[in-house]
Amino acid sequence: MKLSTKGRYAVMALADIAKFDDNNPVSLRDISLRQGISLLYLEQIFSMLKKNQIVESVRGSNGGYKLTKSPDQIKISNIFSAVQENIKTVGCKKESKKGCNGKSAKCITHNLWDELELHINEFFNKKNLSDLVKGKNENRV
Amino acid sequence: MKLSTKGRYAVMALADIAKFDDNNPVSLRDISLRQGISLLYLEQIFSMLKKNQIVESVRGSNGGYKLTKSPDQIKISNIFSAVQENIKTVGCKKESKKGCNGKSAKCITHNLWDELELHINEFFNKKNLSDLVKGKNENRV
DNA sequence: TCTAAACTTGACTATTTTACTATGGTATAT
DNA sequence: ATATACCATAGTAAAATAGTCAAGTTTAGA
Ligand code: FES
Ligand code: FES
Repeated sequence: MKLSTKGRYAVMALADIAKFDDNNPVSLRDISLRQGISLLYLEQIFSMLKKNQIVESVRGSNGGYKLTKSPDQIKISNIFSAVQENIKTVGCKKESKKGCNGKSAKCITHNLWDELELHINEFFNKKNLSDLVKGKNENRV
Repeated sequence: MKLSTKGRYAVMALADIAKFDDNNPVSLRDISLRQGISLLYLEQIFSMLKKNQIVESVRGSNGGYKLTKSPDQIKISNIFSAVQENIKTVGCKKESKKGCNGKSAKCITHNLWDELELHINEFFNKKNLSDLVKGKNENRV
């Protein structure tokens, strides 16, 4: 069970904007250099973030991206759902009545994984971007 | 971010033993049939569970596996560490001083992912096998 | 004693997912 | 003009997952 780079980079990049934004758009090139993330990969991620109104873009020279809301209004769960970093703990289709083994009932562990998913989502709902920027101390990049 | 079958099956199989065990060993064949898990895959998983003293084996005809402890003493975290279903949320090496981007300091999101890992482990430490078996009602397999 | 059930081990492989890269654009400040 | 930066789609190498295969050993019971 691991977090993929897509979600990790998305949060990292947005935290970077939140930190360096002085109301000017921040270019992906700068984020790429500061955070050490591939520029082309960032473009892909930001296309999703834009589609989901997490950021807005400014095209052309001196352009870049800005947050659409203040950092404390952007929850990790919003970011993750935008880039489709979704957590899946159950083995079955949620909507289906069938279990993960193809049988007609949900398996013996189904409820446990469901609770786990809830537990994790709780964390993502409670954390937002400003939680990351507040703690900007010397020990971080 | 998803839970892999290895961990899911391990818990499912052990819950099966906890449920059907009347002090006789339970064969992998039976578990395979009841839970719809590949027998060969189960063998692989149980080899790890045995090495870590979660189960003990009885060889030969009418053999199978038994839990080494009572279900309420077997935590999900014990099972997961046995089958190496480990959760990894950070992008960097925990022990290293370097960040996930190869830079000399931990990245801006590092603490967040670390907290997440703690939060998830808390869940696995608090749940045990008996939590699964207690709730054996008609709606489950 | 024979045999079938069941555990044991290690190597091997197909599939899927992840983590990008490549290409070829369009828009705009200077 | 032109450099900078966003935009979009397709492709691909590497890693992880989810198994399978082969060749055993052990032991209960007929
Ligand atoms: S996880 Fe939902 S039925 Fe097994
Ligand atoms: S996750 Fe640890 S440094 Fe980025």
